[in-house]
Amino acid sequence: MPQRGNTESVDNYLKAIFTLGGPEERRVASKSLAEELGVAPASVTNMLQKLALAAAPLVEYERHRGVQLSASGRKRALEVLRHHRLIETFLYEVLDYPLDEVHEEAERLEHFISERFEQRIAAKLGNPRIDPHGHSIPTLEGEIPKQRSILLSELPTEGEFVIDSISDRDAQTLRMLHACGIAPGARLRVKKSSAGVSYSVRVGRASKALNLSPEMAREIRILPAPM
Amino acid sequence: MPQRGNTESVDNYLKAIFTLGGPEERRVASKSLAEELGVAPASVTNMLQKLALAAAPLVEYERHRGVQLSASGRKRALEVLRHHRLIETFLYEVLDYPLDEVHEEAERLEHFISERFEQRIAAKLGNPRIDPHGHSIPTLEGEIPKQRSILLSELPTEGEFVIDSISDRDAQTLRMLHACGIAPGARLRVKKSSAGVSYSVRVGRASKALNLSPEMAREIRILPAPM
DNA sequence: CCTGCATATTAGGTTTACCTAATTCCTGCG
DNA sequence: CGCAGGAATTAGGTAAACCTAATATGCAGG
Repeated sequence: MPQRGNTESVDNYLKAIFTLGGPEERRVASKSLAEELGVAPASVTNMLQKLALAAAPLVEYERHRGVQLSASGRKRALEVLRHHRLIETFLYEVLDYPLDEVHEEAERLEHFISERFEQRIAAKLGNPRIDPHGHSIPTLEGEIPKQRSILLSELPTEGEFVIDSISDRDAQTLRMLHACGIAPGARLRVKKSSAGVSYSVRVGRASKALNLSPEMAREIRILPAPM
Repeated sequence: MPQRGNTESVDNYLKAIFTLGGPEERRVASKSLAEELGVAPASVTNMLQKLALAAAPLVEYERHRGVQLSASGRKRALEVLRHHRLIETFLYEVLDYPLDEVHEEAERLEHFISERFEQRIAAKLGNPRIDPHGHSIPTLEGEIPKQRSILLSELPTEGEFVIDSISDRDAQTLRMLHACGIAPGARLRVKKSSAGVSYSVRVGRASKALNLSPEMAREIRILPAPM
């Protein structure tokens, strides 16, 4: 029974719409929401109708044309995202969790902590802006800096980069990346390999390059290396 | 969606049966459960039937004769109680919560933390045995020392005592007691006052005695003062 | 011993968030 | 332009955990 009258389920829909909509906040299709949330498409339609018809609608929804967050929906999505990322940071920094376990715990707890809890862990951590995966933490006011980084998988040119962030979705992947030294802040020298589908990357001042599959490359965001 | 297949609701029933059954684990009536949980008696009957008829029953239940926890029900109740008290301790010690706010937050979070979270906060706190209200924290194995303390309201003789614990039920009461210096470990000199219904207590080496209502006295557990 | 009352249980209904199956909508291709 | 196929929606159903109202139980006192 999450705070603010939203159920856990509603919060998850809002978060999914926010992340799938991307920075441009484009409309999101039912089908992709269904996949993201692991529910049947019919369940999505139902929920969206409910959210759109509420007294203070959290989404804008038109049949057959997808959904978008309303201002208040967006606000709530960012609150939940803030919770998520603060909790991840807290688990990592204060409770010494391994990095690949923070996501699952945060995914559960984000719905149930109070304002006070949020405020206290933020204070304890010195109001961090970035979580341990390299993701920006929305402010209390619901602001989040625009993404500047690009997916490694959408690399326009070969060259030298710095890792901005890594996805926290999959613990397995996270362990692999960790084992390769791939973490936010690490320097990368990237070439497209043979068939042009996978990547040859040299991490930091490592002597040998390693090969990254396109799937892996989709989990990594990079920025041009400074200087 | 709490761990171990139990729902939040089930955990709350188990906890309530445990606390209402007292140390002797006597059978608990539906009505008192209904009051404790704030639900209708009919809801209690339903739930108890469900719990008793499960493949691995969490309670022993006979129509019209109340319930008792089964071995596994008791085990789960103690796990939840351990969560609750560890979380309270953690909020108080690590996150600097005011004492009167820890209960409410713990009441929610106790259902959602993982084994790992439990283990990490316990380690961080040095595996405490006692929470900030003076209550014993069940061990990982599901053991809890037998209560030796008595309710101040059931005081057999006047005299000198040490406060064992105070109830965490009501934040308001907790603030009052705190303001009077009534906290676990404090020394008390107790007399029954005038009509024999309320209590005159002198806290520590305070010069003036204060008057405690019978309601207040029911929130305080005491032990004979050493020496 | 039997009745009255509190307690407990049954019956039937609600809400939330799912599901499957059936139907409708839209769009892009031939 | 018309229709095939995928996407979306509707229809109808389930499981939890509640509720209220109606009924049954059992015990305590007259």
